[in-house]
Amino acid sequence: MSASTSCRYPHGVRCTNVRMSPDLTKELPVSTPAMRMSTLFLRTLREDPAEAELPSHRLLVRAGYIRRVAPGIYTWLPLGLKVLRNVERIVREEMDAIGAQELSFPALLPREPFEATGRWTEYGENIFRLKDRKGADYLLGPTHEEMFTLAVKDLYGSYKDLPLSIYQIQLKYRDEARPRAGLLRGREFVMKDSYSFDVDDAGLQASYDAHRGAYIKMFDRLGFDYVIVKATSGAMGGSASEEFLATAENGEDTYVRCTSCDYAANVEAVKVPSPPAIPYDGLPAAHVEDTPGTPTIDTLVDHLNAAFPRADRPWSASDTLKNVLVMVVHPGGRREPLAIGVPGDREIDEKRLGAQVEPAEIEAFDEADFAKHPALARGYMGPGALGEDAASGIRYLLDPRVVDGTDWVTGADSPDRHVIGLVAGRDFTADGTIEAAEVRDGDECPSCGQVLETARGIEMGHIFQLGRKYAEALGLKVLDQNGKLVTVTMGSYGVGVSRAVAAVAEGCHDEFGLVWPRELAPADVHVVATGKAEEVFAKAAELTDALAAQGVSVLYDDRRKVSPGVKFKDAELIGVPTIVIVGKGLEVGTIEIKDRATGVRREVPVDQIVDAVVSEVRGSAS
RNA sequence: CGGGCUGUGGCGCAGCUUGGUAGCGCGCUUCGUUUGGGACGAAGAUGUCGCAGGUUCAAAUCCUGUCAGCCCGACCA
Repeated sequence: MSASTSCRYPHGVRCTNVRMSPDLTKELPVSTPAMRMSTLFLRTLREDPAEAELPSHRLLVRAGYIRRVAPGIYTWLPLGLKVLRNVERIVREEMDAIGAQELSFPALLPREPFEATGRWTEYGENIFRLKDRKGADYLLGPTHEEMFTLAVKDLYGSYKDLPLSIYQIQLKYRDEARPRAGLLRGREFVMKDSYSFDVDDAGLQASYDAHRGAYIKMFDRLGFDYVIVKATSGAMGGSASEEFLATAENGEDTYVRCTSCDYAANVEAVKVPSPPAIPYDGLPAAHVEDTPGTPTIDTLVDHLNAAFPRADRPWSASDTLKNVLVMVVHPGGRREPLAIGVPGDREIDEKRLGAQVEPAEIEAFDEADFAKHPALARGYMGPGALGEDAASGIRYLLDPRVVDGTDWVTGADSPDRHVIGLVAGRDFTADGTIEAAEVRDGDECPSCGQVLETARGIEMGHIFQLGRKYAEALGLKVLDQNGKLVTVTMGSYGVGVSRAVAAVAEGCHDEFGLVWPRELAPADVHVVATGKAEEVFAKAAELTDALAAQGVSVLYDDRRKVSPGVKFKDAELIGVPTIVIVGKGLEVGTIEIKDRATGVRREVPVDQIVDAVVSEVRGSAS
């Protein structure tokens, strides 16, 4: 092999790539040819595409970054690809910085490893499955736990090999029931996933902490507002779980944060604090009353206030205990009824409930199910009939607020009758507690007791301690210091890379278009040549070249016969952070620099323009 | 999978109620004028009206079926 190789760039420019020392490489500015609007594969749209609802989706399509190919499947056009690559670069740099090593698994995977972990069936409809010509089953990887685990098993066998963190940035495929919101929930998407491998829990914690640190740096650089919240680990199982959410009104995830301390959690992970038990000496005995036509909480409260008015205050929904039945469907298909008691002023939050019963799923308790349980008086169910030891034999779990000594109005287990003053602990007990009631603004913070507020976000990253689930399923063991086989413990860390492009766009835009953070922008500078004077284009081209020579990436609008208005609109839509306008200022020897985000513009003498732009680009790059 | 809505040129839409040989804006092509905020004029090109049946002398339009897409919900890194 010779010491130099040559390649051809698409423009036909011949370049010689001489091997050089790393130090030498560093000294040379990296010069990228400017993108010219006259030839760039781009078409901006004046009108919003009908398919897009969210600002990020609308703008990415309008500005010519992406095109939809099928539901949840998008083409990256040149500008979009630049941004995607920038996100990848940031992620890669921060992963490399903690010593994680990049590799790349296939997207097309055989069935067997997923069979071993049970996910071929557990993942269900969300897997894209296909067969090869011989009829063998394959899938397009929705995540790669199995592949990472097997790769380590394949190569490593000793505690001396650990710890290890490996990652990939790769396409994932999920056959979502309903793809939506453009890049935010696609069926094909780019994800960075990494896994840490350690011999013991202390090692896992250290790997987790390293990733957490890397994620903080990464998300700081990505340039959107985010919060780190406590989370549940979803279908993967595991503990010590945190999510990085981009704060966004349109986000799909609801989280809470404390208005006083730093507590923040996904609603699914909120632990409702139990108030202290109340002594029930001296509380009046419970009594059953006729409450005709009161199958709902509203009708019950109205009836109570009419028929049994309280002396101190009116009855309210929070005085009642609402009992709700659901059907828990276990992975094997076994159906188990479950009764949940919550204060009557709260609904069951199905996401929270779902997180509690994972990996089982929740189905509605239907007519046929009621028919099988004659002990249940629909609309008038009470603790009397519920519980594993009671008439129905149905497991009964209570909201943590229903502590011993609290008293309730609740169903008396016969039609049109309720019991008043039923005291928890004295008159009834349950089989345990469950976090299933909705979380609301103003709820008590589990950490400091102050007030919680809810907000919405987009899940951008998730880190959690996966533990030994996959290592056990796939037999990943190493020899420890004593020559004994121990099962490796794993951490799992994901970042939605393509989703980040949309999330940033969702957070960084105005009425005119996108406003990219500098590190993600498809170019450092957007040079706009206005007018038709030959000298304007000559000067703009010269400036473009000079900037490129300085390592500044330039998008140069060199289109002739396109009016200045169109060029300005396009520049604002595309959202490169610095816009340089070469035009009528030339007559007095100036060129204009405009900041896309603030709209602030200033005239700079022609002979200082390169330095001014370079310092603009470098200066605000922090 | 439930609920709602929509399929008409590259994009955004009108036309459908009351059947009569398909239209507007943007974009595209050519020529000319214009060039600091999505210019103007003239001349053009581009359509199996989602698909399949049916009714009718005649269907974008009415009927039946079907497919696809979008939105809300369910579900979900």
